[in-house]
Amino acid sequence: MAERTTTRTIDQTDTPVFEHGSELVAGVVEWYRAEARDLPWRRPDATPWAVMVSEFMLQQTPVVRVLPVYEAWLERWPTPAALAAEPVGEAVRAWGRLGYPRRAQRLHAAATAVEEEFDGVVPSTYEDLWSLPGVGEYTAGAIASFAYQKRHIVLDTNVRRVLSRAVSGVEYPAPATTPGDRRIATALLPEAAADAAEWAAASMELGAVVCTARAPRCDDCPVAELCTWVATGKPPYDGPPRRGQTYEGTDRQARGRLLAVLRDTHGSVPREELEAAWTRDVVQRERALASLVDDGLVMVLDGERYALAH
DNA sequence: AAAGCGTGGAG
DNA sequence: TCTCCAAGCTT
Repeated sequence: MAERTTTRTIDQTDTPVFEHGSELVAGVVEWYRAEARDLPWRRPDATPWAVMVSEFMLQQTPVVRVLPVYEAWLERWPTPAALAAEPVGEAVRAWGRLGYPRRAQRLHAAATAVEEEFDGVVPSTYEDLWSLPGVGEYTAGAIASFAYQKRHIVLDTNVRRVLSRAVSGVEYPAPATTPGDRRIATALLPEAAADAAEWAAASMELGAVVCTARAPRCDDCPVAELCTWVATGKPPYDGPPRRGQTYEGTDRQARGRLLAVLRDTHGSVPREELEAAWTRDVVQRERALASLVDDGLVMVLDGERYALAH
């Protein structure tokens, strides 16, 4: 019985995605064991809930800004149940200036779901995790991997950039995860779950501190000799222009200003106080305020006063 | 599936 | 100064 041919699917070939795959993984992991930053969510005493909190906070926000908020958060809400027991507005307030306050709202909703659907225990499977509000492909893999040592590809912007350069020889990855990213990550994934989990952390760390977007420190890279991008002379990015996010004068900025007023005040705020927070465009202010209410971040108490939702 | 969603620091 | 971008998710 030719088992080899019967188990092979039509798009598989004998050509590996990357000749130096195992060396790449080994080199990055070895470097990680020596150089990893000591981050609180990586310590042995970090609970799955702590890992989950860190992952929510780290979605689009740098480590240094997350650290103090993370510590205060876990001190106040050491379990999902503790957070679920409080109004969403308290989560939004404690979120402070991390940005994208819907993440606080979704973390609260996720805590509630953990409490109600998973007996208060942060689920350990990829599928259950992905079912939680605010948990997508990346975060599900990250929590499964870091909190439970499961074997999953973990594709964040760091890992995608590392793979883009090392494997594909391209300076920047696509704006979002592609099937090609998944194929490469899957091919590189170590067989043993514990090894896969360590590789996930290590490849993220390399992207975060060495293989950075702006000024990669290739001289300090443990796998520069294996890197396709380096080997081909670091060709500059040659794709479609990547849209930069504007911020000044946007609805997002207006929402931010309005929410900051509510965050910094306990209880409710009179409408005039919100109006004073954004005077440059009345139409925009009203649209922003309405969207905050619509999103469930803000509550209208009577037509005159506003508060963080609960 | 492209666009919306905060904020602050680094180069 | 100004541009880029940082452990994405949702609709």
